[in-house]
Amino acid sequence: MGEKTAAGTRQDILSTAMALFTAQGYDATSLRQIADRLGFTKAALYYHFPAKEHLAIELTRPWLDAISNLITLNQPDPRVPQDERRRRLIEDYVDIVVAHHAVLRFLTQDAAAQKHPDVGKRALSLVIGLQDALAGPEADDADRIRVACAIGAIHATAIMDSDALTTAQPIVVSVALAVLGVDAPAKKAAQVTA
Amino acid sequence: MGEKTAAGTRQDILSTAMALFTAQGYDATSLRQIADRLGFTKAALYYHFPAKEHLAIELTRPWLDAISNLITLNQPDPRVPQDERRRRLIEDYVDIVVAHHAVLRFLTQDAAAQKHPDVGKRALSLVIGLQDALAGPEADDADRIRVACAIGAIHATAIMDSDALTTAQPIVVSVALAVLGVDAPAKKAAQVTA
DNA sequence: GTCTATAGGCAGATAGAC
DNA sequence: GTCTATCTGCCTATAGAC
Repeated sequence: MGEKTAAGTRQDILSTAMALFTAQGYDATSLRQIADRLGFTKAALYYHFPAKEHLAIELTRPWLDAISNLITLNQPDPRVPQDERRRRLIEDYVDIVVAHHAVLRFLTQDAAAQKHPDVGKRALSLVIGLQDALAGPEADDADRIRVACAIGAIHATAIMDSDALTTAQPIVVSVALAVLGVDAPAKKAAQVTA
Repeated sequence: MGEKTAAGTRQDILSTAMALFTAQGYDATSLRQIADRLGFTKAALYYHFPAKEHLAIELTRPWLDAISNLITLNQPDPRVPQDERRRRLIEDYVDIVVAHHAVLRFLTQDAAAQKHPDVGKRALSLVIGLQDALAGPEADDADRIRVACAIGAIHATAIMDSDALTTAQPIVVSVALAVLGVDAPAKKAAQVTA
């Protein structure tokens, strides 16, 4: 355990980078700014990360992996009813969005990150995969539009204050399910129609 | 009418800039790229616009003015019922979003533009104003979260293909109204519950 | 692991010729 | 209205000392 510095600064760099990326955007944030805030020079950053883009890749990977996981675990399956699968997808996806809302904020508002193959392009294909999983195999155009609206509603949580999220989470779930026309389990029905 | 070049190139510059800004982001787009695509040099751009940021300002102004207008025209008013006011706000806002969806796409995905006082900051305060107008004076936290979800659902249309928009528009309106709990006028009720 | 120094490039913006 | 030429500044990234 003599390596407390090594792993420590690496994490410091990542969280400082995240703070600046979300506040100013990826392009607008220079390595000098990150280094300055940490108290050393930008050259030192290159000891920990081979290039600037690796910061974005590392920062977004956990979130992207979580979505990827969610989709593979909830493929259409004749043994589970559609609505149950959809409800799981929505509930778990809102969990993921709340847990990683800083990442989502950074990703959705940053055109530079969206262009990167390992970041934005992957995020795009994953969200499309999620939409397909939610829409199911026999959806028509209108269904797919409603799915897009539901995901849009969920993504709106990303720009909320962090401390409003615990209040918002169950409401967002109920809204998304209502948009998709998935019946809430009996005891929660009151929330939707209230 | 000997000035066909003057007004013409100005518009050419704006539409080229919009295309590149939405595709790559504001920061990532250089004046050289814009000039190259138009067949002249970046110095020539400075004859038409005093600085790069004026491109973003000009491009977003019509959309921002439209929202500003919408809000002032639909302030809470004892003479009109809440739900009617809300329905007008939603219907007209979706109209605006569809009409200016390229601008919305550019704005929501570009951190650099969001930082600019005359662009992103103004957009933010306008959207907050729209949320307040939609929530009404006696809304609680849950109401405000639902409003945020409704707006998120509407903004999701910005990333759709342009040719899907005419199909999407009425569906998006009905989704947003349903999220807010505004009853659709009788003949449209079927769409929401379908 | 962090430093200084620097290479090499491209950005936004200006001056002045045509 | 568009050009060439140039200024100034900051960026990413690398090399090599400590």
